[in-house]
Amino acid sequence: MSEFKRSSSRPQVNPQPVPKIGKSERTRAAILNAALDFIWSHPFRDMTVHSLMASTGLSRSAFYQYFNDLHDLMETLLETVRVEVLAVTGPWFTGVGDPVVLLNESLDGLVDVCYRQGPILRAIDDAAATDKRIEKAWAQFFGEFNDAASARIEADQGQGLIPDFAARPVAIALNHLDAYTLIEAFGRRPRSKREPVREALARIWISTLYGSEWLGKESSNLVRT
Amino acid sequence: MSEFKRSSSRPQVNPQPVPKIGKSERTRAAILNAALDFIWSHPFRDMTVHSLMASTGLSRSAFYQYFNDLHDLMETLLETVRVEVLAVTGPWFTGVGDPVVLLNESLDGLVDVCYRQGPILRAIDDAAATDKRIEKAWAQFFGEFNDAASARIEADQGQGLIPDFAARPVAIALNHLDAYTLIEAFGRRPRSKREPVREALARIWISTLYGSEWLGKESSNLVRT
DNA sequence: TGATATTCTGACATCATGTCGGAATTTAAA
DNA sequence: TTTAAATTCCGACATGATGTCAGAATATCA
Repeated sequence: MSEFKRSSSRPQVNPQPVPKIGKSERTRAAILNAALDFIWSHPFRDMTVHSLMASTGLSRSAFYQYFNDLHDLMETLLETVRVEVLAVTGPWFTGVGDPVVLLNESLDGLVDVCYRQGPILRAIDDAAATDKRIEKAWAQFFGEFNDAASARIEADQGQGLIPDFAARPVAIALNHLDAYTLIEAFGRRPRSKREPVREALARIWISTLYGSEWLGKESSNLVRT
Repeated sequence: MSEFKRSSSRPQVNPQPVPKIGKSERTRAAILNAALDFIWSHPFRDMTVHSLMASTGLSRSAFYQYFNDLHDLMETLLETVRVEVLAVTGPWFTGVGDPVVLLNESLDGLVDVCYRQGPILRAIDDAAATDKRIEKAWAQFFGEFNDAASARIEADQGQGLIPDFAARPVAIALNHLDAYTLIEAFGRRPRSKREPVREALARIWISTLYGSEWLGKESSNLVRT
């Protein structure tokens, strides 16, 4: 029924325009795009199968040929974001070189992705509150990052770069810090400015792990200010 | 229909047992207790007016004499928790004396309250995802803490106790850190152990604000280890 | 063109919500 | 104790969202 405006610049689901592609895949992508459009301009709680399909020209029941329910659809979106976030945070998790520089790189990337995907992340988090399966997927998503961050902290502790403390609870806490600070800042419009958020996160991570004397070490400039 | 077990030790809503009290207030308290019982053993998404009232012996429609809807009820619970959390975090926000000691005190208290009220906090957060009004109340709740923390940080910056940086984004981030770390740790059963969580939070707050050399300064013992 | 497979739809059953008129019960006065 | 007023409670209803299914419409391809 109620058409919602298509918002200008948001990521689209690859429509594979040229090559031979089943109608089925095209319709599925259309529904996913409708979902993205919706999420960009409404809270997840207002999303219904009806409201979604209205903007596609198809009937409500057609939805169920492509997804089991709205949460199934949200899991698909989570998977896209998951890949992107994992890729961009790679430097600190697995890179070699000055860890503070790598950490800054990873945080930069993370802030960027979350700025672009904020409403999606927020919608996923909201959806996790209303569905067991998404809740589980969301928890696994966090789990990956908790494992990776714990491992990195322990490795750096082994090198004497980070003081000795129980790595995992700190890793978990810092990941929650990121996730919810970023969702809050960028999950609804108008989104906050990127820079103050980035600075706050970097300050907290670096002070906690490597010591505040390394703050502001953005590039691999080896001179300590 | 389905009875859910009453879990042993959780806060009860004051039933005002002895003095003359309207039947209305007693029933209202009974419903609130039923809600607490429910939340203690089920996720918020499974709570329905039906499931709630079944455990009270009253009809479903009786519920609406006492609350507009489930979210109205959740707002009542939020208010209780809000008061308790504000009280326990008072030391660092408004106290005088060594700020690191005060901060430790506040975090101790906060961890304690959240350990006891974890499932409620989690339910409120879940409810905020599904209702505009709770979302707003929840945001105001955070707002109070963001204001108080920003003010304290700025005050201590004025004293030269905390390095100069934009206080508010850091305050917001640290508050999200607490909220979601604590909800994650204590919001569902089995709850995590308190100590590792407390230590992780204290480490992060203190490293970020006052510098890691003050870690472990729990009492007003003025000797620095 | 016609046969087959795919995609789509309307109608249905289910379930939770919130409202309403009136029934049942409590309260307090006579 | 009786009775009338007020409070508390309940069944029944209308609404709106969900997910399913049989069959209609459409696309695909020989």
